Amino acid sequence: MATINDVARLAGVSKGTVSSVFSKKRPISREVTERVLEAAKNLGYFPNHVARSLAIKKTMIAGLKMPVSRDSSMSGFEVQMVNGVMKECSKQGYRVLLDTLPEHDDPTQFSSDPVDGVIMLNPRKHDKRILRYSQMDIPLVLVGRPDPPDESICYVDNNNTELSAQVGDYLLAKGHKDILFLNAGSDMTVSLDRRRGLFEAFHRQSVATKRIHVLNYSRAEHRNPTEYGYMSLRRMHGNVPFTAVIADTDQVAVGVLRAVAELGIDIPGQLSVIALSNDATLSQVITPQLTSMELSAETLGAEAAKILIEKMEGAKGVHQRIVDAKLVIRSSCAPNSAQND
Amino acid sequence: MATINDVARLAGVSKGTVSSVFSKKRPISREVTERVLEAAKNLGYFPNHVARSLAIKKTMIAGLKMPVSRDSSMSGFEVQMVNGVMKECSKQGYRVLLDTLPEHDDPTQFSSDPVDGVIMLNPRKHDKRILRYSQMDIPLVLVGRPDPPDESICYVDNNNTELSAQVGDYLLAKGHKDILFLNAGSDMTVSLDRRRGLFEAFHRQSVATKRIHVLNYSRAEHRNPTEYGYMSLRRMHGNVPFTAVIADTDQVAVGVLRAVAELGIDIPGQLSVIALSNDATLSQVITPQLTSMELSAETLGAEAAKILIEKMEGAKGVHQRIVDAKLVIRSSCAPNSAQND
DNA sequence: CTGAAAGCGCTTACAG
DNA sequence: CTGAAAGCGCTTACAG
Repeated sequence: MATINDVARLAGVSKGTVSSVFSKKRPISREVTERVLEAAKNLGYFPNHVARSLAIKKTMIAGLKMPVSRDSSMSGFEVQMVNGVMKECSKQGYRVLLDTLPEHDDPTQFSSDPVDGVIMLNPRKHDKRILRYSQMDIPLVLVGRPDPPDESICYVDNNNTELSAQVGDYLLAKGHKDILFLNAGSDMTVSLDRRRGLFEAFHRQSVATKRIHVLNYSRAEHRNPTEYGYMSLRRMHGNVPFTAVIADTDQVAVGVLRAVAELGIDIPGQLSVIALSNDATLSQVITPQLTSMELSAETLGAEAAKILIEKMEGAKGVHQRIVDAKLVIRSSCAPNSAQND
Repeated sequence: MATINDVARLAGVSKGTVSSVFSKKRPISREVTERVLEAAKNLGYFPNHVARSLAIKKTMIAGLKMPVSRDSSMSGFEVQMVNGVMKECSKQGYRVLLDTLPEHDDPTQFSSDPVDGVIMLNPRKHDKRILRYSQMDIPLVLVGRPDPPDESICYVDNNNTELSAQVGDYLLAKGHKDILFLNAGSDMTVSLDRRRGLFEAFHRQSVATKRIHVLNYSRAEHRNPTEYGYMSLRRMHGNVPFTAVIADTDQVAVGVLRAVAELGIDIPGQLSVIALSNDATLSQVITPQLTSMELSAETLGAEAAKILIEKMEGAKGVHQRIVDAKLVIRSSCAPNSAQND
C-alpha cells in the first residue's frame, strides 16, 4: 500500500505536510491541501493506523476481555453487556477489541494489547491479570467486583447481595420457605454475594436457612445453563422439598420449565419460579411469563465503558458504580398453597 | 511503561537479543535468556503490540464490520454470527475488532484499521467500502452476497433464493396460497433473493403470485423487528387475505404471535406461521413451537472467519461458500382448512 | 549465539 | 504556512 512518503513525493511536499492535511493539526494552505489530497487519491493512500498509534501512543480502542468459553456461546447477559459497551464506545469514537483468547501462563507469551484500556468481564478470584494491567499502566475497569475487595480498582457491579435478599423477601412474603436455588458457578463472586443475600433475608425473618437448597453451575457437569436447570430440577424433585425455585438466569429457567412441564407440575400453582436476570424477549415469551430480576446488563456495560473512557482520556481517581437490579413481576410466582410451615 | 531498551540496558545486552528471547525467533543461550527475563520481570516489561505490529506488518486482528445500528442492539442472527467468528478466530489465535462506527464520507477521516483483514456483515448495494479495502490490499470477506454480483469477491451466504422457494413449496403443499410475507428491509440483498425464491415456487406450481403480500421492514417505521411483526399483523388482518405468514426472523414472529393472541386467532388452526431464522432457544420456548428455517448464522460466521484467515495468511484465489438453510418443522404450521382455492 | 544499524509509517517540536 | 529531523518501540537481514 502507498505510504505517506509516496504521497509526499508525488505531491512535491514533505511528509510532515501530508500528515498535517490528514490530521488537520496544523493549517495547510488550500492549494497544497488539494495537491496532497489529489496525490493521495491517485495512489489509493490511507493513513496507517498502526504507525499512527505508535507515534501518538493511542489506539482509540477499548479491549473487552470475555471469560474463556471455548465451546459455549455468549449468554444473554453477555450479549446485552457487549451491546452496552459497544454503544457507549461507538458514541465516543472508540472501537472494541473482543477477546476470549485463553490466557497463557507463560509471561513470555503475554503481550500488551493494542488498546488504550480494558474492560474485564467476571474477573476471577485473585485474578493475576489485574496486577499486570496496573504494571502496564493500562486503565482497567471490571464488570463484577474484584475479589478480594480492593478499593483502588474501578468496577461496576449489581447490588448482588441486596438483590437476592429482595428476592428472598418476596418469596417469603408469598409463604415460600423451601427454596431450590440454582446459583451461578461457585468460583464467581456473584454466586457468593447472592447466596449471602438470600441467607440474610431468611435470618432477618427467622426462617431456618437450611430450608434453602443451593446448587452451583459447573462447566464440567452441565453442557449449558439450560441443561443445568433441567437436570437440577429432575434430580431434586422428590428428594428435597421446595415450593419455589430461583434460577440464576433465564436460560436456566428455560430448563426448569421444560422439566416441570414433563413432570406435569403447574406453574405458578404448584411451584413458583423466579429468574435473576431478564432477557427482554425471552422472559415475556415463555409461558407463563417469567418473574425476574432485571440486572440491566446493558447499563452495566455502558457504565463500564463510560468510566473506562474517562480514564483513557486521563481522568484520575477510581470509580465504582453499583447498578441496582429491579424486580419485574410477571406470572410465574404465586402464594404458597402447600401446608409446609 | 518499560520498553525493550530499558530491558536491554538492565540486562546488559542489545535490544535485538531481548527481542529474540521474547519472540524465540533465534536461539539465545540459557544464561542470557534468564538474565533478560529477570530484567523484564523487574521492570514490568511486556512487548508493545503496536510497535511489533508496525515492524512485522501484521496485527493478528480480524475486523468485523457490523451494520450501523446506533439505537438498536444486535439481533439474534448477528449474535450467532459474531459467536461463529469469535470461535474460529480465537481458535486460530486471532482477535476480533468489533466495529459499528458509522462511516464518514470524508475520505480524510477514513483511516486503515489495525487489522489484517475484515469481515463485513450485510454489505449495502454498491458498497463503496469494498473498493476501498481492495485499494488498501486488505483481505475482505462478506457475509451476504455483493450487489451487484462480483466474482472477484469472497463471501459466504445462505442459499436465500432456494431457501424461500422451499418455504413456498412447503406452504403450498399444505394448501396455503394466500401468504403474508414480512420480509427484511428492501435495501438488503437477502430480501430481494428471498422474494424471488418465493415467487418462483408459486410460478412453478402455477399459483398467482399476487396472492403473496410482501411487506418490508423499515428502520424509520418500526422501532424494532418485534414491533414490525406486531404492527404488520394488526394492520393487515382483515384487509388482506392470508392463511400463512412468513416472518423474516424469530423476533418478527414473536410480534406476530403477540398480535395473533390479542386477536384470538389460533395457531396453527387458523393461521400458519414460519420464521426464516432459528434462534435456538427462542423458537422452542414460544408456544406453539415455531417452525423455522435454520440459517446457521454461527456457521456463516465461522466459515467467513476461516476464509479470511486463509487470505490473511497469504492464500490466493477467491472463495465463495454457500451455507444451506434447513427447514426445522415444529408446530406452528398446519394444513389450510379454509375454503379459499 | 550476539550486536549494530536500518527500517516499519507515522507525528511533532524546532526552525525558518 | 512548510521542511528537516528525531522519535515512537519493535524486528530483521547482515556481520562476526
